[in-house]
Amino acid sequence: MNTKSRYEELKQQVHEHNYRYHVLDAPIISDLEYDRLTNELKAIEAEHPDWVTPDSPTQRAGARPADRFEKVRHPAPILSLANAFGAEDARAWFERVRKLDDRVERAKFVVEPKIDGLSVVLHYRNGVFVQGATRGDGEVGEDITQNLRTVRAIPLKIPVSQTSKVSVPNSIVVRGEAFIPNQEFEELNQKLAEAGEKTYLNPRNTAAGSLRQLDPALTASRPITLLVYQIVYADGPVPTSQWEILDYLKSLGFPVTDVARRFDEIDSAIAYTETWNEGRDNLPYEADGMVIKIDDLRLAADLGFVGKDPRGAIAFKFPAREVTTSLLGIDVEVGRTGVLTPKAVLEAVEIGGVIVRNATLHNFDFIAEKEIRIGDRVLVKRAGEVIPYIIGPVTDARTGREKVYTPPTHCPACGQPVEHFEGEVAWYCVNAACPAQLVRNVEHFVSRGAMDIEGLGTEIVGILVETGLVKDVADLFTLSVDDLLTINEELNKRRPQKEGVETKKKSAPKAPPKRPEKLFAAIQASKSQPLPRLLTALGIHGVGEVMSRDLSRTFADLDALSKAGAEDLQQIEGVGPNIAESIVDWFAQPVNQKVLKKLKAAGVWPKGEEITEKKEGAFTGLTFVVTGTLPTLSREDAKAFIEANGGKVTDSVSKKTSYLVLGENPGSKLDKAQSLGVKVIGEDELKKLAGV
DNA sequence: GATCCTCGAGTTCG
DNA sequence: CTCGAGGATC
Repeated sequence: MNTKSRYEELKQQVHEHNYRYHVLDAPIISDLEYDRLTNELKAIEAEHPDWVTPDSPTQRAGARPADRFEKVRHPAPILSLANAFGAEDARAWFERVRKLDDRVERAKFVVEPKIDGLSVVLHYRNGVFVQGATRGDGEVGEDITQNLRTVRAIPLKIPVSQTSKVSVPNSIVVRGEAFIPNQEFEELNQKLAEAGEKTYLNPRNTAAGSLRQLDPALTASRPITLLVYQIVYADGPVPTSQWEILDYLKSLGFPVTDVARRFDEIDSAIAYTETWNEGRDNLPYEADGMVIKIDDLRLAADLGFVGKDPRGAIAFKFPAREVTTSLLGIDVEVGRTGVLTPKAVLEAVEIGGVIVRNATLHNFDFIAEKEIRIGDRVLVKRAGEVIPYIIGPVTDARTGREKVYTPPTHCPACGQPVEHFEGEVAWYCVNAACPAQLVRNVEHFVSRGAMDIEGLGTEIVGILVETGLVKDVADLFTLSVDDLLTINEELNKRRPQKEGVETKKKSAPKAPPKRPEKLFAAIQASKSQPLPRLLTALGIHGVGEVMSRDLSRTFADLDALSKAGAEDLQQIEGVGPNIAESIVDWFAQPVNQKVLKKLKAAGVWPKGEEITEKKEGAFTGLTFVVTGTLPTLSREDAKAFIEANGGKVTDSVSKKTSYLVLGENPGSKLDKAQSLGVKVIGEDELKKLAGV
């Protein structure tokens, strides 16, 4: 065989293996063999540079950095779609188009995922990839051919397989979505973090940014892939139904989604989109919705446009989980330990069905590290679908008017200078009399995990502190019903009755008169809370729920604990020099000694638990983590159930975790368990394991 | 001395 | 849920 025909053969082989690996995800040769083939190819090309054509697999990377991107006019407008939010909207769309054309009545629908990536337009002439462009404004995009060449999933030559009998138009232009799959994104960020480099915000921005790099070498290093779904232009015959188009594109060797389905009626199509709304985490990429298209493309075209949106398809949007909004300002909150926590004040925005106005910024270093400035557009996500947090600023949206944030030098509540301890991130207000800290302290004292006094929220506690009725947590127990009556008066003062409100249904509702009695009873009842709860409630730095329980096993009451030295304390597992010192310090403070005295006088002085033998059971020696909402057990019940069977419950997944008990709407714990190979079970399996 | 694990603390909205 | 930090472990 002569070199030239060997060269052509090699080119074809490398293309095919590439396609099998990146598009079909089903390689038939090892990476090593693949490398051998490409090396042989490169060797021939080195000897015969004149043979090299742009469709050679070696030409994916290696192009020179560009100065700028040329503008490209698309052969036909690259359209956007009207949105539907929910099934109602989608059905309304169907009704509208059905009235316009009764053929819609019998129409079929194709449902495809709407991937959150970058829309690209790929040009092929005589089967060779000659140009790739961004969508731009839909009319004119940017030429990013060199960057797209580095994307392995894009065939440089079609049809990819020589055995394919499909006819290819001389000129064909297809549209697809370029993106980075979630897992690859995580891995990329992990690698960047390990190398000490800045990590990316999300897959979408990373894919878009990487494809708009002037240096193709950088694009090549990013795990970008794509899925193709539309023929924008062809100078030969192509299918006229969307379903067949997907099939046709696949036969040419393009990567095509395997999530698409065709339905005979709109209701099934909508039902299918909804299953993906719930199961969107199972998609390997970020999707912001599903697209419902009328399968018959001629009918779709006949329906025309509303403004710029074609009537023949609609984007069924999932509720956003990640949005950008403006950072209006940064407030500073004082915690019960005196820690100052910055809080982002955001322009109100809807994320996953709720309006978010605030988000924590964790600490001041976080703001500096992420280079967050006031006035920035910021990317906000709801962690575990609940708590919003800021991922980072969208630096591309900067106008130059953003202000760099300077952390406060004085406590926003009491005005005392703030302090910072060596080796710690947090800044503290160290004023023992800081009113903000007292309020937080009392709130913590009465909270569910501590003394569990119902009816005492932020507002009521604030009133008690401000009116001077409560100067420390022990004062709660000497409050009389009359004292508590003043709360109602204060509340009425603060909430003057609204004027102009219609009052025909009921007379203006007053604060329920029962409140003082109820509160009084709740406070009295809490006096008999066991020692671990009281200990937790005191809020000693480093002593929480778990530590309190462990301490209560050794020390009979607060007297015993207050007499313990640092040495004694360190005998307890989990107590080291720092926590021991923190406990000794707390008991040494005159303010706290006074509180203890008052508590004792009020009869709040529980004795430690009897030292109970650790229960033996089916779960002895096993560690469990619970995530999400379980079908019947509450989080507390599940914990009690596991402990009753001799098992241990912790909050974070690690290698030592025996089982992750999975409920509805799990968070990142599931990902972690999977990556560590921790066994995942449901509530029913948990019960089965216990032998119930 | 480095790494892993666990605990504590603060957190949003309805 | 996320992050920081103390403690345990190798």
